[in-house]
Amino acid sequence: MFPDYHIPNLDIDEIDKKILSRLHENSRISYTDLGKEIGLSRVAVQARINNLIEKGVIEKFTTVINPTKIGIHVSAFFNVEVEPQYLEEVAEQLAKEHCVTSLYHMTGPSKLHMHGIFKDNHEMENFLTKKLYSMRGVVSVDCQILIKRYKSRMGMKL
Amino acid sequence: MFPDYHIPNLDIDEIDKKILSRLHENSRISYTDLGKEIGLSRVAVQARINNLIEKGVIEKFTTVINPTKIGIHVSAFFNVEVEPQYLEEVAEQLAKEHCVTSLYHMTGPSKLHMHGIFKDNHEMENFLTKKLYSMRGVVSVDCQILIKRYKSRMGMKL
DNA sequence: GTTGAAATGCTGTGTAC
DNA sequence: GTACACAGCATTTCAAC
Repeated sequence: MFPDYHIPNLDIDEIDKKILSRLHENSRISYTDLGKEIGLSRVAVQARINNLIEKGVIEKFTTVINPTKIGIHVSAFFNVEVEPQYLEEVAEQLAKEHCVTSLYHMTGPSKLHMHGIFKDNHEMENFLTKKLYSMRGVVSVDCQILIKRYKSRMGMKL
Repeated sequence: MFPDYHIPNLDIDEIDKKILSRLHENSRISYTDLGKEIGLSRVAVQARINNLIEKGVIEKFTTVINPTKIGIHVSAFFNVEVEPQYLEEVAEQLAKEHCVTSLYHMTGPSKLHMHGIFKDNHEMENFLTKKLYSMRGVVSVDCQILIKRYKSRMGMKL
């Protein structure tokens, strides 16, 4: 995985990892409490977090929302095969779509791997026929629909 | 997508959606500021957020961490074909693994779709040979390695 | 839903060690 | 890194509307 790739500064120590791990579990914890938990002063915690944000280690504080509870009942993965010269163009167009929640360039025959969320099958079908199939360079699309979620990016170990 | 599926209470109104959208962008925003932004009192914002947590709409406040900056340089998707009677067993074992960040039961020939993160190829190989390949019921595994991340669950529209 | 008020706690900044 | 202090906010919980 190479988002803005560079030789990593491994000036991330065990204390930083504890902070990241805790923020990953609960991003709304206060600096004060976090400091107490890991045995560090509030000011030091603050300084470290600001530093981690500055260095791009922390990208965002966000919220996990249960899709079904907001009316999203269809979720699918797509493998999209694209002619190489159109790959960037297609990727940029797809990244703009709200229904596309993640998009990656992969090894293998289908170069783009995409995750999409939709209210229902009709909305997904619309997306496929009106958007995806008409993009220049798209050669083939295969679609696998999600039946059950066992795990989604919880409990990442640091 | 059917995590703890039920008929959705669509008692989620436009104000709730604004709150969710804002929390999705930044989970560390204060109730006070959020209230100002959407024109609602701090007390009301708080009450709504607590309600959304209670109803399971909000699952978690979390932090997005840049993988390469914490030494994770290999990320891959796996399609795992499993004998039907072992599906649950394999899924439960896999879900426990720290390197598995997401795991879904899908339609299609490979019933499990998994995303994993690893320090390097060696760590991934270890996971495959020592863990995955030796699980009872696993019939085949295909692995696609991530080259570039275009988008990852940012800007979900509500 | 609102506002206001009081107690408590948190943040940001600065100082000194 | 720590500790302390201070001002300004934020949160929690009331009560009253």
